[in-house]
Amino acid sequence: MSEVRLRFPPSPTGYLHIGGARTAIFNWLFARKHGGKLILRIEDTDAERSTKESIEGIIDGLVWLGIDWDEGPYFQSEFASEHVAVARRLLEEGKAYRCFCTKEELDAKREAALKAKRDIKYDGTCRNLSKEEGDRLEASGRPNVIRFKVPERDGFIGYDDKVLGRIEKHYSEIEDFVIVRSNGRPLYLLCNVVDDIRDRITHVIRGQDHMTNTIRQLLLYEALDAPAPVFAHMPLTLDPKKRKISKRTHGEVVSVQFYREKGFLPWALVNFLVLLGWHTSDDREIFSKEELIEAFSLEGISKANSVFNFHPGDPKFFTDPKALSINAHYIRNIPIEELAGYVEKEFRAAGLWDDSYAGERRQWFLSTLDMIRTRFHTLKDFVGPGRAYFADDFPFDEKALRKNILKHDSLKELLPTLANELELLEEWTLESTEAAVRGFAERMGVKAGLIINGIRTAVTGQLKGAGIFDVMVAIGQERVVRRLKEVPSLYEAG
RNA sequence: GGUCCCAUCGUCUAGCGGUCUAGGACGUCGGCCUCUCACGCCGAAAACAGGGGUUCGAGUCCCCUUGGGACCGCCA
Repeated sequence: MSEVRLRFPPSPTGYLHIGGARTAIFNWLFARKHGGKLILRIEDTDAERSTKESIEGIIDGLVWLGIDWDEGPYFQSEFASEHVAVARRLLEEGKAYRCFCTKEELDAKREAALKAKRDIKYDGTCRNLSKEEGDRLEASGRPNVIRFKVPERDGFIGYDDKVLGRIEKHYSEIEDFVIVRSNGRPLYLLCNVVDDIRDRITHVIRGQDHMTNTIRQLLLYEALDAPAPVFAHMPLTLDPKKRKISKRTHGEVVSVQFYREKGFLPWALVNFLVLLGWHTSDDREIFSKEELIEAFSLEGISKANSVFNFHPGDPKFFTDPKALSINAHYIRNIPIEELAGYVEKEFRAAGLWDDSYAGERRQWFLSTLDMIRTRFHTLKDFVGPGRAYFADDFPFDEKALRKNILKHDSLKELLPTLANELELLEEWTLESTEAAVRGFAERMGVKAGLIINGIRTAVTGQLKGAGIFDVMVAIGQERVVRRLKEVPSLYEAG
């Protein structure tokens, strides 16, 4: 049994978007599952639209996601001469022919066909041009493209799609497609097949938008006397209005980078993306890398397109709620040391990092992260709602300020008074702080909740958070006292 | 318009002829917990597009209709 070999062939015309990432993930999983190889091949044949930034962006995105490859990146443009040679061979063998029809003629015919409600198919005008006639036209300087000569056969050509099942098409319905431009540059259809043959690709996993290409490429494999790979066409990812997702119409919310910037854990994104159009027959939805590779199979890919359920402008869910929920799941469940690594990057970027978090205050740092992570959804929350644990200049949530502090005039004096008492505490523990706070509330004749919520907001700026005594211990006596003493200034500002 | 693909809760999906009064997850709503929120736990509302067949029996097989999508480039 020969080696399993797959490829991910992005065209570098933009950033890596979630559709492309999903394709990469599926190919990667299949390769890993079967001990095969994944080849990264940049399809930059269309030089005008390919950019260096895009290539870097794609590679950067794959690396971030943790999708590793075994060969490449290869660049399709480097094999241009091979593509040309193959086209020439096809021409010489009579499997392709020169077509001198002009673009204008073809456009006119296409329009006419559309009007007459006929299939928009090349009519084969140049198919039977004699060699002499062709040479004469070429010598006269008429530009020409090269078209593949679809065999004149009855019946169907087809293949067994690993997702869709048997797919067939009648030979007579396939047009003589162009394989080389008039400027001599071969087109995708040909290059792709030539490269796949050279790279010994055994399995092609790609989007269903390539289905019509597959039939034509099958013809190419046959003409080149090469075995065709196994094909599996994945369902497409649609937007909530059921339109195909594209960089152009959907912008950043469909780019992989966007999720990095929004505080996603790379594996959480992978886990979410793989669930879009694939499943196991048990109810599992959370997979470690090893579990996912083990569980993955082509049979689990659905036939139907799936909707990426994001709603632009939604204040609560900036992307698919399920993606957010999976990210939150990982944030509160991965080993705390691993999480600390991600948070460190965020802190460094936000200017919140302190070297002691890796040194003498490591334990405090880890336990504090562990305490606050259960109510966080993205890495950004650690520098946002979690800021008060790591910096003195933290913002106050407006609603929290109103509800927990400003609404109660009494707190203006109560909290500073409490601060004076707390300052004298010789021990700063869960027990001592709780006793002090509850004792104080009792003596003052107010409900403990009033004081507790006031402390929460004064000390963290937040409406919600962990148990207040855990919070107080985490933030520390000195800072808690100071923040409580500053409460009166909050009334002035408001 | 032509060709092709698809069709279960709002979304992702389980279901491969009887165990389906259709299961799970996310989201939504209610409850428990409680100093708040979250986590966790418990519970609720929520779907087989429609019509014909086949069969003792259909969400599951076939056909039609409807709906959605892709492709129809000298882009990839």
